[in-house]
Amino acid sequence: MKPTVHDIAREAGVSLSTVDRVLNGRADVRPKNAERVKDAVRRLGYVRDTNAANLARKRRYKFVFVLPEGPNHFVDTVAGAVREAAAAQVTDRADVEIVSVNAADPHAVVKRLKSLDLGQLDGVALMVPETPQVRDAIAHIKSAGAYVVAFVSDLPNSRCDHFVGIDNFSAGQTAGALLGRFLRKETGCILVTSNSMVARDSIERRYGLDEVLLRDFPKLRALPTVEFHDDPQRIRDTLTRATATHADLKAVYSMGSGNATMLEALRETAAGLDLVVVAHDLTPVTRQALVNGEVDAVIAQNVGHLARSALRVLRAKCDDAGIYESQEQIRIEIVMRENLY
Amino acid sequence: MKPTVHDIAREAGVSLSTVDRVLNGRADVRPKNAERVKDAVRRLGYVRDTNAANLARKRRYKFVFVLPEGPNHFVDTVAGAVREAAAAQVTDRADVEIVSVNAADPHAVVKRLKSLDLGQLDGVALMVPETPQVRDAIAHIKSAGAYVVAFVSDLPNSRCDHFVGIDNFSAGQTAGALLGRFLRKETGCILVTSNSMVARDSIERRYGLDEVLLRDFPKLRALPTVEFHDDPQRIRDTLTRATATHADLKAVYSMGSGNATMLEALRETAAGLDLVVVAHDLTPVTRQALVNGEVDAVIAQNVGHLARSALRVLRAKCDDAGIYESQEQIRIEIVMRENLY
DNA sequence: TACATTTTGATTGACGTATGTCAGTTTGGC
DNA sequence: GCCAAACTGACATACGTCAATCAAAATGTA
Repeated sequence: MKPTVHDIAREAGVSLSTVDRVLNGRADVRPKNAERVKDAVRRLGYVRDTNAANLARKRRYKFVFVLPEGPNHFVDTVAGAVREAAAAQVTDRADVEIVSVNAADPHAVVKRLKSLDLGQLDGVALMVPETPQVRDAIAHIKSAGAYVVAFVSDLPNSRCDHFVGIDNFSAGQTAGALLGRFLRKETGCILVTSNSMVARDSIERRYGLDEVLLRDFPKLRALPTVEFHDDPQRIRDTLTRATATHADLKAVYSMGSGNATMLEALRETAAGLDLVVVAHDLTPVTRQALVNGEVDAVIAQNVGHLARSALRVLRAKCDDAGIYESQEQIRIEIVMRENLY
Repeated sequence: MKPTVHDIAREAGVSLSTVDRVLNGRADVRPKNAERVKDAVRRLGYVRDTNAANLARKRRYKFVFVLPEGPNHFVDTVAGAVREAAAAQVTDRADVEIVSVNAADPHAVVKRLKSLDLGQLDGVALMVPETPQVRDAIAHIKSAGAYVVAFVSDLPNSRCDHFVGIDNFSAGQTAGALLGRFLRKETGCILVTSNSMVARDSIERRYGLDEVLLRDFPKLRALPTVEFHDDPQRIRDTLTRATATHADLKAVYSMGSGNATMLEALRETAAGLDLVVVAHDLTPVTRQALVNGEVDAVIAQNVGHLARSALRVLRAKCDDAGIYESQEQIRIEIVMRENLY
């Protein structure tokens, strides 16, 4: 039988009230008694029954996910995963709200963050670029007693409680290693595309790519990153030029967001070229491309895992419970047609 | 506010007792009233608070994991993951016991299964080969009211409640696809090793491999599977012979269990050969081999996920709750040095 | 109609914890 | 040694559900 507060009280020779005061960090307990209670807890190996505690407190957790708005396949799949994870949690006393913000506009982001009802907010998961204003807003939320986790994109300079996401440098390395192995013994160059390099994610991936190519696959050369800012024509032109200029073009690495545009351009301009294609993020678009054989491999993160992990971490923080690191480690997944799920 | 049984009683115009009787499927409720209760549940969107319910019935779940005994790196990592997942669950009213059996001896397995105290057992996760005797034992456990999930290895002919693990055919396909892409444009043959082909897992992986190679990579030829039954000399001989006989040997595919032996032999006999090596199962051995560059990729399943998934599924069955398929889907992971975790 | 049977409702006490009240006991300062 | 302040304990109520009891009501049967 697991010990209860009653057992602790008996063991420590104090009353239930005192045990309660110690356990919940309330005032008015003499240090000596507090010590005896803590001792008893340790001796009996007491762990608070969080479920019973939540029941007694009528506690419900309120969490908010702040996601970028606007049409984006990857964000859509993330949002879907969050909704699903949230649905699974309503039985478990947690209410989750998703708010969309124009992530490109720091002012709008901050405005939305400020408008959150901090009074009854337990935690926030933030998927927005880091700016000084955002950093301040996070500090403000935290000072109100809510927990903040960086979600998908890290916010290294803000004092978040946790980061739920992958290491994009390693992701870039993984892409590099895949390309290198897929092009074993071949010499040539790799076209690298991104919708925008302002996102730190893309920059980190690029670094990872370069590092691995330079070190392990010197026969491969990655061209400068082409940013196409949602402009289909731009990527089409670039591809056409690249195939013309670089006779030894062997592969394309699409660093995420804008895969659809990139693939379309690829279909039009490089149909017969037998290029190795590696892309980021598993979305309906890349999924289809994998099935069609247009993409050889996708570097992905499990969006369901992302969402659930963020929720688990926020809860653990609220309950002041420990985190199981190994469970919260988000994997850099390599998805090919054969292990597509 | 979430509705409670009280709300249901009021809405349905019956007493709490009646609601309780309906909710818990007890007898003595007139169909008409049962209907009214169910209607009210539907209208108010009531979902039972499992935690409060478990609290009230002092319920603790008792689960047993049956794992193969004997020295095996993969089973060790699985056992470790189960222990860790179990530790996380003690707070959550579940007790988990791990029992080891000599999986190769059906008689011993059955004997151990029969010795389980079915009276206070809620569920079993079984990682053993399927035999007619095992099938009967499973039926017996199920008839006692406990749930059974096949763990890691499927038991397709036993009427288990669930299978927690990967599709080994797809895993073999994935290996084939990796090998094919790593050996793009090359012609040659692949050495396939397994500790033993009696395990259905290896057979399925082999089928998957062959299918992909035949269809997508006809220039690659997989040699007949070499089984080495824990005999280091055997694999060493085979490798030596293979390198001598097949000048075009390009790759090795180790289908799991016995990676250490295989790698050692590889180190001794094929040091300078620049072979592509793909292995199964992430263990200390393969992990080290990835870091060393001796293995190019490992096909893995996340053992932590396996363990937690099995526990979640068993609980869901006990609570008669739904399963979130997407969460329980075990991924076929591709691990390289760069995305090693 | 009388009686047996089946359903129903009201009530109560758990489960492990939280929280509040209030009277009672220590303690520390002087 | 006194008094206020700091601490403590006993008790009650609650959270949402389960399980049991018993009386009351509805229904079926003869």
